[in-house]
Amino acid sequence: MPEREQSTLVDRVTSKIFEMLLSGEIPLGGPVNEAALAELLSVSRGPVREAVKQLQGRGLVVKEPYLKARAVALTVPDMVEIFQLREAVEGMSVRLATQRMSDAELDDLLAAFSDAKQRGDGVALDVHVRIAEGSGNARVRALLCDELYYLLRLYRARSGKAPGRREDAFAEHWQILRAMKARDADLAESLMRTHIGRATQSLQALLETEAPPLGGTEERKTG
Amino acid sequence: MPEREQSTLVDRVTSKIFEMLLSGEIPLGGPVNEAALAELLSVSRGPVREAVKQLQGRGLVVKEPYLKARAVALTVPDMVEIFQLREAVEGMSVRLATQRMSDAELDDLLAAFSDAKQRGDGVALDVHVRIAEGSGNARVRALLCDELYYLLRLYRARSGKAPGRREDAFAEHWQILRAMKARDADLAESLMRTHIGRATQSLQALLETEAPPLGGTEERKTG
DNA sequence: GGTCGAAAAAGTGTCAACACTTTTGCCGGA
DNA sequence: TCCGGCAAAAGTGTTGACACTTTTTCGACC
Repeated sequence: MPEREQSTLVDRVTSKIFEMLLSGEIPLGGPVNEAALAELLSVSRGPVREAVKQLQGRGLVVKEPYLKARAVALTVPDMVEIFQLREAVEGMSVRLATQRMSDAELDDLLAAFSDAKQRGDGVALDVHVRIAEGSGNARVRALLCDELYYLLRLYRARSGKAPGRREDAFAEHWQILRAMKARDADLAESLMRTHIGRATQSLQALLETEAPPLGGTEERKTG
Repeated sequence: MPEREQSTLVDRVTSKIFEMLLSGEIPLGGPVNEAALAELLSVSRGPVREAVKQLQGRGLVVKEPYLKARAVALTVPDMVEIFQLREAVEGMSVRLATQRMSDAELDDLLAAFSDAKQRGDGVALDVHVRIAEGSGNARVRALLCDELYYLLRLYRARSGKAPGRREDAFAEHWQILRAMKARDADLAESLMRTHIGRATQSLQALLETEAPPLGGTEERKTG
């Protein structure tokens, strides 16, 4: 459960609350009660407050002064916004990575991808992470891997594995990697944007068919 | 000094610390001492802690557990990273705005821009804000206007007005607005990216000539 | 004189209590 | 019966004190 030994209580509390969001223990759009969480986790309200503030910074919790904090609703329009942002930033990420990764790093990435392809492993997201790390731009990496990533995980955990277009994704990733290997930054960026744009479109299609958002079961006490 | 009556103490403290960063009272790369700030501002350490955490979320302060927090160094390479991110996100911003803003809104924006041009007013940044608001994407707007904006302000305040290419900026903004009016999203995005890419290039040029970063004067007590 | 180690100092992390704000529910009046 | 206002309850905001970690300093030993 603890991803690795986290030194400070705040980090542990943050992880725990995030898990509660993933599992649905705190319903999407539901209230996030500091006191109840503090008692549940056997800690004071201070660390809970900071953890909530941190989650607020990541966009997982919304709140205004003196009003109850609420978990993000994560409606389909929300996800469309996030995917539009990802389209732009992942495009820049792969552009920079294409220019800055060494041949050795690229070969390594291609090999790892081939292996994963063999095993049928779901490391699709890892490709995006590796590219972001290869971009050499710490802010781009942090945005994609530390902020939007959490929202994606939450959405996928609660929406029932979302698109499920595994086959397409593999092919598209492969094309992107080939463009990187060919040092064609424009092509790589274009392919990446198309890749993510496809997911955006299937979301928007979902938006028109499925009116009811995926949301939590109901207004429920957090404790 | 208070932008507007802020209800909660944490917000006021956050603003105050940000001003201290802008003015240089807290040197870039210098230590951010919770206790000293608390005494200086006549508040408890709790609000200061949360304010620092918030600034940390905005990338203005870096810190790891039990170690002194430090103001961001804001080296030229840092700014290059930020501009690369901005290039991608502002591009998406103007693309979405071109698709979603109404004719009336666009005319309004064009008129406001013309007026500002007459007065020779430095509302250049406001164009970016208006476009981000017109994008209809709350996350894009928040990233550009609430997060990167603070870093830009800080950099401009401490680096001596940065590029100073006022003439070029006006012309480039005008071109962008014309593309928007023509509903040419591809052109608008392309122009915006070139516009920001120019600033990035002048930063990178600076990087090669000016080795010493702009940094703070020296390690100094915050109180 | 230099270096390793322990104690003190500085600074961050956590806690429990108190103050303020918002919401909820009740009561009286129209 | 419905509306407005008042009081209790719930929940957030703030505080000062205590615990833990890191850094610095001082002294003993080599």
